[in-house]
Formats: sequence, structure tokens, C-alpha cells
Amino acid sequence: MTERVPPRPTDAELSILRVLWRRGPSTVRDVHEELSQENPTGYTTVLKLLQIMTEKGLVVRDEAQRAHVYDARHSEQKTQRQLLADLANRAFDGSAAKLVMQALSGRKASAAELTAIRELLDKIEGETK
Amino acid sequence: MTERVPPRPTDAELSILRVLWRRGPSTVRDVHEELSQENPTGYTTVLKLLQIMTEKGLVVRDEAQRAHVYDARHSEQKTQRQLLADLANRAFDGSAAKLVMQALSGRKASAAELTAIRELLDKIEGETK
DNA sequence: TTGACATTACGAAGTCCTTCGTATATCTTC
DNA sequence: GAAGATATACGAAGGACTTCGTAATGTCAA
Repeated sequence: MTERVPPRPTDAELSILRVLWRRGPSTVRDVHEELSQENPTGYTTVLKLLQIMTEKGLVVRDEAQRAHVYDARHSEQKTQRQLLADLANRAFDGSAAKLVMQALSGRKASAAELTAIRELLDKIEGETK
Repeated sequence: MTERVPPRPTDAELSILRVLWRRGPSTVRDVHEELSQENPTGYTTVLKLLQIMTEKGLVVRDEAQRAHVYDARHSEQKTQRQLLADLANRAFDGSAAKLVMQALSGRKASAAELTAIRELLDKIEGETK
């Protein structure tokens, strides 16, 4: 059996992934401290989540040292794209374009951001041609 | 107590909402038949879900007839925007622009769709000005 | 009215998510 | 090597999600 695609991370799992993406490989202690600043959590709670995430394949664990070091298995980009594809399938008839249009309509996007998006569009159209 | 914002629909709940958005007000039988074509489900399972969704405020129920008639409480658009805002908060630092860029990078968008997006950008920028 | 049928109500089971308390193992320092 | 600090492992509890079986209720026709 080959490795399967990891499942969609839950809310608590995603908040841990965000810490790992920001910090890189980290111990439970590291993650716990960072996470507790915004949202106080028990140390063993974070540990348990990381253990489960290891089983699921969301993170990888280096057990070389006493304090195991965890890291996100997939990049932030890759995970984000998977989440978007998933949402598109579940709520937008699988259409990424519909999703984008709705996200843009939902206001809040600075002029600079709009420009950046426009440039991205240019780039995409350039490649497709 | 005033009405609270309905919670994020689960996967099964969302698939029911999709049917309601497409069909409009429907009985359990209606929803069950439509839903079972793609994904066979028990009749009482659908009923139970609709009852829970009524409690949560995701749908409204008209009990005038013997066969209760259910309908989505919020429009497809409104729900989609809420889901997008939620995902932006959980995985994109709350930035809708980042989300859009990532969605666009994730390939798949026809030329026509790209044009439509571009026009939408024009419209937004026109209003903001 | 009564029987057949359709519908809703109720409750329970199995799984997953989240949290935490306690036990066990390991390292450091003296 | 023993004490204390620090880690991980284990298991359990409570709640949410999904599914379904069975009971109760309502409707209609003969």
C-alpha cells in the first residue's frame, strides 16, 4: 500500500499546522507555547493532537532526540489548495472560478491586493496562451 | 435572546442544503430521492438531519401540511460567503485576497472564466473609487 | 371504523474531535 | 545511582456527526 492523501485537517489541527508552517520543525513545547498565547491549551492536549496528526500523515515526527520534533508534512500552499479544492467541491459545484468570484464579491480587498490579483490573472493568461 | 448566526454546516448538511437551493422548498421525501441518486441514504437519516438543521437554524420548516416542507434559511450566496470567510480566517490569515490568489494558482479556470473575473475586478475597482 | 400506508418522533450506536489526568520513560546533575 | 525535571504514552470522558431501527401519529379509502 502506498501513502494515502492525508485527510482534511480539523480546526484544532489546522491551528497547529499554522504554527509549524511559521516556525518550521518544532517540539511539542514550542508549539504549545506559541499556541497558548492566543488560545490557552493544555500541554498534553497539543501532544495528543500531534500524535494523531502523525498517524493521519498530516505531520512527520523525528524521534532522534528525547523531545520529538514535529514538522508539517505538506507545505502551506499545498494544504491551502487542497482545502480550496475541497470547498469548491462541497459548495461551489467544483468550480474554482465560482469560488473566486464569490470571494471577491464578499468585499474587503485593498487596491493593492486587487492589483496583485490582476497581475496574477495576466500571468495565468499569458501561460495558457 | 435574538437569533444567533447559524453554525458552519457539516458535510452531510451541506449536501442537503445544495438540494434545497436547487429545488426550493421540499419535503423530506423530495430531498431523500434527489440525494439518493448520487449517494444512497436512508430516509430517516435525511429526516434526522433536517430536524437537527432546523434546531441549528440552517433550515426553516413549514408544518402546515402533514408532510413538513423544509427550506434553506440562508441563500446559497450568503452561505458560500460565510464558508469562504471562515476558511480565510482558519487558513489564510483572514485574508480573502490571499485565498483568491491561491485559488487562481490552483489551475483550472477557462479563458471565459478568467474574463469574467477580470470584469468583476473592474466593477469592484470602479465602486471603490 | 378499520386497515394500509406515509410521515414524523425518539433514541441509540459507532465514529471522530477535543480535552485532560495519570502513568511511564528519559535526561541531567549531583 | 538517585532525585527532580521534563518528555511521551495511554486511556478515558464529553460532545458532535452520521446513521439507522423502531415507535407513534396522521391520512385516506373501502
